[in-house]
Amino acid sequence: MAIQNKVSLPVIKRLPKYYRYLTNLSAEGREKISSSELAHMMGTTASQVRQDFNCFGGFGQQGIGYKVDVLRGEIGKLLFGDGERLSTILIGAGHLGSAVSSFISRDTNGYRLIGVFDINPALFDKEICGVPIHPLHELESFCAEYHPEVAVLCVPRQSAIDVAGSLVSYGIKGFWNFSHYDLSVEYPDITVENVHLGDSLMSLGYRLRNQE
Amino acid sequence: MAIQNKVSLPVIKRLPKYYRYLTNLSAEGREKISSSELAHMMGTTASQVRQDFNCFGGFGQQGIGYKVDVLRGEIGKLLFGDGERLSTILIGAGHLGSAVSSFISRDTNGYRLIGVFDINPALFDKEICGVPIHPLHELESFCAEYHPEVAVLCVPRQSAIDVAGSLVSYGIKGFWNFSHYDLSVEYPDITVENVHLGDSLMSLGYRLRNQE
DNA sequence: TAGATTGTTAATCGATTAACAATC
DNA sequence: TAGATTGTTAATCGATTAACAATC
Repeated sequence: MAIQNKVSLPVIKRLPKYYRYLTNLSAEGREKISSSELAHMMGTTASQVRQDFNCFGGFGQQGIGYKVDVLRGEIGKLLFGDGERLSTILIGAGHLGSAVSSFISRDTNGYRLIGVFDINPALFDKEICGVPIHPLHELESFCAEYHPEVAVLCVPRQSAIDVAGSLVSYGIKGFWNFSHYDLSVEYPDITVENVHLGDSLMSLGYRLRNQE
Repeated sequence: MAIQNKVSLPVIKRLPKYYRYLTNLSAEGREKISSSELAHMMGTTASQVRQDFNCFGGFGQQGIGYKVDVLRGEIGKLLFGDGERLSTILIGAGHLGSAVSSFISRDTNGYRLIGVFDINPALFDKEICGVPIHPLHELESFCAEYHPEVAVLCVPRQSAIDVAGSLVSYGIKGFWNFSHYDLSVEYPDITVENVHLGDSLMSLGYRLRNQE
């Protein structure tokens, strides 16, 4: 459907939150919900809820509201497609990488961790989330064999620069990027989701220091 | 200055990125830079750069450009105030908490980690970033004695719900929140910075599955 | 039918971009 | 002075909110 091409990033970023709330409601046995109640719970407006859902077509019933399970199912299809997981490699098995690996492996997020890479020889016989840690120099042959779709970068900026170009040439389609390397400037055609923890902390600091 | 009250969240979120790029430029010995060159490096527009800086007053020289060190200094003052660090506690010393603790402790982010809390007795004699891990039930007396300003939540949703209200009553002013608990709905007056890693992964998945 | 609530269009708001006068 | 580039105002764009007709 070409419909989805028009969906704006703010809407896309809200989908997981809708999905979470609907999952909670479903677990509580709730069958129906109105846009205004859902909005109130989530701290947004009924208008926005309806506008968001209508990017994808009508998920509700006029006069009635939304069926929790139907709505959750529809958003689930948007987020997870047919349920096929995205095969994913993790670059960098330090503290952050190992914390992040559990999100990649969590079966509710739509990813499958198939390889972990690091340069630290002390890690080579260990594993993370049941996946063995390989030396970084095996990356090329690994990608040639398994064709991972997504790479998660938990390495410093310089290592990210070194490895990102290779990964793109190996056919990686998306990055979950924790490094400070600005991938999207160099590779505008690749889908990148940045999580810059230091930046996030600093902007919190600004708000705390400069409030009222 | 009341000026800063008007600064919008999108601008605030960009400040750390400006600061990083200016730090890099400064390290390379670069003395001056124009809005258009900085914008090009960062993947934004010269208009936005100038508009952003002018929220805070003129940091540049007409006809010349911006002095890298001056600009970096001004943005640093915005982000870090007088340099006094924000005293911070970490709730949850699991994988994520321990990864995140290094960002809190990193001396360039403007925070000082003064306490870590967990419910797991196996952790009680250990420490994180040089800070001992306390049992969660000591939280109240600790806050009464040390008055931390910021709390970092690296616990599951339910634990976050349990602990957030207490922390607010103990005088916490800001949260760096990794849990799925939506603090800002319950405590609208508290400054919250959310990092929802699962949501971030899911929205990346949407974009990968629905592109073109 | 009357009440409720969606789907959808219109109005508003805010953020980004463009333009240009000021000035180094 | 001429060229460059900021500071700042105006125009555009896009996202949010409000309004209301459709309909259950």
